[in-house]
Amino acid sequence: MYHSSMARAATTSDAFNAVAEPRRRDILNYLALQERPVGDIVASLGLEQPSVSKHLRVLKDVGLVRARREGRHILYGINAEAIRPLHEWTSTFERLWRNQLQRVKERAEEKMKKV
Amino acid sequence: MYHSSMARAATTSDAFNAVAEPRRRDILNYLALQERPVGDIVASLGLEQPSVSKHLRVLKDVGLVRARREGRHILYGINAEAIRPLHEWTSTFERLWRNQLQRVKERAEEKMKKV
DNA sequence: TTGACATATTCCCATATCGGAATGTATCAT
DNA sequence: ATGATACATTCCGATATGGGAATATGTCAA
Repeated sequence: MYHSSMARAATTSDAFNAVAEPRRRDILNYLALQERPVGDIVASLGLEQPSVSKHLRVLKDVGLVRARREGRHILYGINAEAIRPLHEWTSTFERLWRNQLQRVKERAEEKMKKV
Repeated sequence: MYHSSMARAATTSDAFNAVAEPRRRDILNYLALQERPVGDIVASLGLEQPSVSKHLRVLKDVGLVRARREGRHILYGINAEAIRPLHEWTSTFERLWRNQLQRVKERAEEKMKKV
């Protein structure tokens, strides 16, 4: 890149950015059930067709979905492997929220004793 | 909102958007170890102070971090609870990548038998 | 070939974004 | 009060974004 400043990491750069968009999460949720043609997504989510195509393009570029042609239709399906990095990153904080919940629980039990 | 089109969901809208920015993930990773003042983050991650303050602002607005004043310092710590929704959303796909891996494994074993 | 259908791409616009620079604000020590 | 320290905020510019509308591409059927 030749530019001294960048506005924001491109949405196409990685899975984290791709799933930041709610509609794209909706699409992934929908595709999680089953492989589907674009038209089904359009109908089910009530979005414009070009909008869906553009979101699918982003998801495909970061590897979150795979596409294959089937006659006149193009079937999109999830590539779940690409979601793992997100899962694993969030997992590194699991210990923390368990501790925090544990502390809340302990404090509650302390109060019960005092009563 | 009065506008017919929006460019993109605001970064401050939810945790998904907040963690889409790599530097904010860096900050969260750093704070996961221990509560820290802003200056430590600046020094450790090699970012400009205003930049760090702005990222912290975003993280605080979506509840990913908590701040408390300690003399001249402001200590920032993680609020791990706010990461759970991300973890849980990614978990809904766990079954899928396990299946996909299983299929890969099975295919590999098939090939071994044929040799 | 000519449509009809399914999907992708392009163009335009309003707006959100980040970084840098400058400035504001709060707290403590003297 | 003054200055030093630690952060936060504001303003700016370059750029990325998503939606809408229009258009292009690709596939099948007659």
